[in-house]
Amino acid sequence: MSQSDSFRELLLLDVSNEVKYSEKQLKILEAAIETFSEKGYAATSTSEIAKRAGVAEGTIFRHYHTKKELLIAIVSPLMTKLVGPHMAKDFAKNIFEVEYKSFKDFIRNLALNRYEFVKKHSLVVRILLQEISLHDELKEPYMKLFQDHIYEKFKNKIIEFQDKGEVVPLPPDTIIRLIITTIVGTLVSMFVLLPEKQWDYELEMNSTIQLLVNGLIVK
Amino acid sequence: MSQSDSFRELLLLDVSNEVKYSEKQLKILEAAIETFSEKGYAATSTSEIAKRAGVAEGTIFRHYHTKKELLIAIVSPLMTKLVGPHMAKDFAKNIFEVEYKSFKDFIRNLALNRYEFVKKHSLVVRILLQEISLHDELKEPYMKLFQDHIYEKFKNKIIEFQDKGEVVPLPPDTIIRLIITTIVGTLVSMFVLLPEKQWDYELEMNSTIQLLVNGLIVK
Amino acid sequence: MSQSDSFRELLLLDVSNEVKYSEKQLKILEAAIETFSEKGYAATSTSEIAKRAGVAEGTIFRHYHTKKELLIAIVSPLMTKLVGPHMAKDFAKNIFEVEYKSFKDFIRNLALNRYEFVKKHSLVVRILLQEISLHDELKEPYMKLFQDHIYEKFKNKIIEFQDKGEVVPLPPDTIIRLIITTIVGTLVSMFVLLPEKQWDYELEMNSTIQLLVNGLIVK
Amino acid sequence: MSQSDSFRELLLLDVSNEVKYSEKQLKILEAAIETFSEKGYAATSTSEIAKRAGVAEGTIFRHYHTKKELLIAIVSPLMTKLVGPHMAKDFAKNIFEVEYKSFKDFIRNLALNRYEFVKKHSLVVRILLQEISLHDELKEPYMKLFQDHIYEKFKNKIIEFQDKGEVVPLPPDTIIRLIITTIVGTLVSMFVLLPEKQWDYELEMNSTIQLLVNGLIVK
DNA sequence: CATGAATGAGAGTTCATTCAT
DNA sequence: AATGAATGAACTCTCATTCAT
Repeated sequence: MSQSDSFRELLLLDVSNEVKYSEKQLKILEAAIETFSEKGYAATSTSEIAKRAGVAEGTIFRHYHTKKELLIAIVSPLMTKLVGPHMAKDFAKNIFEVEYKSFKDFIRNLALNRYEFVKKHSLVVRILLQEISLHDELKEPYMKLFQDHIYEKFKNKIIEFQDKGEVVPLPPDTIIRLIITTIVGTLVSMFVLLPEKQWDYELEMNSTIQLLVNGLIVK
Repeated sequence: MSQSDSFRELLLLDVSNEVKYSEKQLKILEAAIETFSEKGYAATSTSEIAKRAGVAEGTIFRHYHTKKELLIAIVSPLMTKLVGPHMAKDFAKNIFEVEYKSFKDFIRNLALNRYEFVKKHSLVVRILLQEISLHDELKEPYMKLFQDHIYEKFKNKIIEFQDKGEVVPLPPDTIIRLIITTIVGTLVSMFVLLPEKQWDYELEMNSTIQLLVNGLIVK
Repeated sequence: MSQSDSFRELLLLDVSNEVKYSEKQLKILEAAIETFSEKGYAATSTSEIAKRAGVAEGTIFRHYHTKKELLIAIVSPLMTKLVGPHMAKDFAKNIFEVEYKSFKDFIRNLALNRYEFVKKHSLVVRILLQEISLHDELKEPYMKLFQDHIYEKFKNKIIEFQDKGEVVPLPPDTIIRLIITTIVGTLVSMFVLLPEKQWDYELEMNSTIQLLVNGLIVK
Repeated sequence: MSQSDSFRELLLLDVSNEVKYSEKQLKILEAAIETFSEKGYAATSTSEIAKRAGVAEGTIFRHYHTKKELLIAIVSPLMTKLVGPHMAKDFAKNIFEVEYKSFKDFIRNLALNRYEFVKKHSLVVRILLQEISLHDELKEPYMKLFQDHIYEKFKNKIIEFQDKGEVVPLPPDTIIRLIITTIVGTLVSMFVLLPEKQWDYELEMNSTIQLLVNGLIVK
């Protein structure tokens, strides 16, 4: 599946078919994703996006009043995928509201779920990573979303495993940070920093899971 | 020690006193570091740097012919610190050409060495991370430097520990990637992504080391 | 009577019911009058007019091929009111083809007639004043209309009063200019420049008439 | 004296030689005055001004951050001429703080002073008249300046003449309005609306003065 | 008739870079 | 060496106008 297809899918899921995107609008979004991800938001000109999308420059601004609005339109669907209010496939529900046989099961599910996600949306993820710390308009909603919908559930899961004596008695915050750091670091390495390298995805994911499990369970 | 002081130190070490930096030049570099790290390279204007540095716009271009040269001047000293040809404090020599009692010792040294480094140069590290994937002029020398001076030594160390039966028999490349991913992920979280958070640095570093050691040694 | 109503009346008189204006067309004209008069012709965008009128942008151009045509459509009815070929209420006939008992009567009629007119159509008058010196398409017909239909009659009236020894023996052109200047200046002050001021219209008009009469009659 | 010379003089008087204008800056101001006065502020493009001034478009924005700032820079010196705090030639002092033998003397001085002024600065006056009601940034300071520095003195003069039984007992505000309306109307007719007409300036000014004097004195 | 998406020329403005002083 | 005025290309964004629906 191409990146373009993946973004179209992202949009469709996002809005539960409530919003219609015209073909031109999709062309603009796709062109913007490609260019932002190659050169960065600030170094990309709207005229280049227009050229790539095969539309007039004015057309971009008919749909997205400013260049920044275009950036937000690209990056926002990621958020909905994480915590879509009425979405069957939403991440928070699928990962944290499930019973696991073991900590290993939990880590494996989490890691593989994120693996699929980043693999599918690597260009948009790349843009998000590049720009999130430069634009408060992006940073704040993501922080809030993490705090409100993910952090608490994540923490409870960790405490649950600690109570069962399965996981080491480090502060849950630290454990969460280690898990995220390790998984995200792996995915970013493979799909964002060195996407052209011939990775053995299965090996890398399994090793990462193994590191986390062996590193965090009580032996 | 302030970030500015740290950069001055970085420069002095870098050049082994071979190049003289005028006070204006340092002002420019400091202003550029602050602004690049806040807003990103592309979104920073040379006029803003000039204003912050308290110099005329033309002065910047007397020292650095282009804006990109200024970026490179900021980021390059990091490289020399990694593998300075005649430098006592060079990272490669200090970390990889040393005998360790145990894998844990090795990881601890590596992690703490990088901790000190990133803590001291967090602004420049931030700039490097933001820009490296957008500019081939930055990416290539870093890749080459890693390949030529660090990778081989790192790999040998890992194989050494594997031969002793201390480390799990995963491919050395994967182990290297896991170590780097985990340590860099931790440091980036603390100093680049969420620098304003009240981190317990000691706790985070020790936990990270513990994760890597428990996760990678043969039990 | 609102300004919008006044424009509708202006149109109806104008065309002697020969042209039909659709409701949309009237909405467009009203919106254009308001916006042109607030922000000036050049600073008003057709999209803003469309929004105010509650019609699509394209609809404006179906009725008025260009933005300038819209301006002319707004301002032209004023002209017909001045010298409508078959119009009972036309200004030229009503004011200059009438016998007056005295110069004072003449000035009073002239001033009050213009007072009613400007009061009723102040927005359109404002637009005309703003734009007339910037667009030759507006300036020329007005100059010609004044020359052809008003100037000669006005001059004859003045000479008539001078011959009777009632009015000072200044050149008729100068007297015409003084009368127009004074009346128009007064009306513009009250309705165009400072419309929000609480004017005592009767006082101002009477004083203006008094100034002109005392200033121009032979004592 | 050309309009350009007149504006240069305006600037020099304005600032009491405290501010230096570069040759390019003057070229820009002159080009802007010509173009604004011909086509109006909104219909004038900065690129056209640059072309006329023989400078690069960027140069305009080095001196005046926005197009509106350029408009204000053109129109502001007029204000200083009216009420320059330390200026020998300031209008308010010269006209209203002087003893007059008669009302006629006062009106003559006032009219001729304004005549010289508008004649010299007709282009800038034209711009001011065109734009003042469209931009609050212009309107407010002028209203305030009139209120604070001119209105009170003007009113006292009128009351003085009324107390002497020389001037008709209309409300002073109305008399002020009639005087301004008549003089400004005359000057605007001659220099702004129909500058190309072959006016007999002396005749027109004398007639205007005569109208005001005969119209307002007690016989 | 009415619509509003699409256009592309041109608007105001910013910018990295040059160069006379 | 340092300055900062000047440049003109490129930028984001707006606009009057067109046209398929």
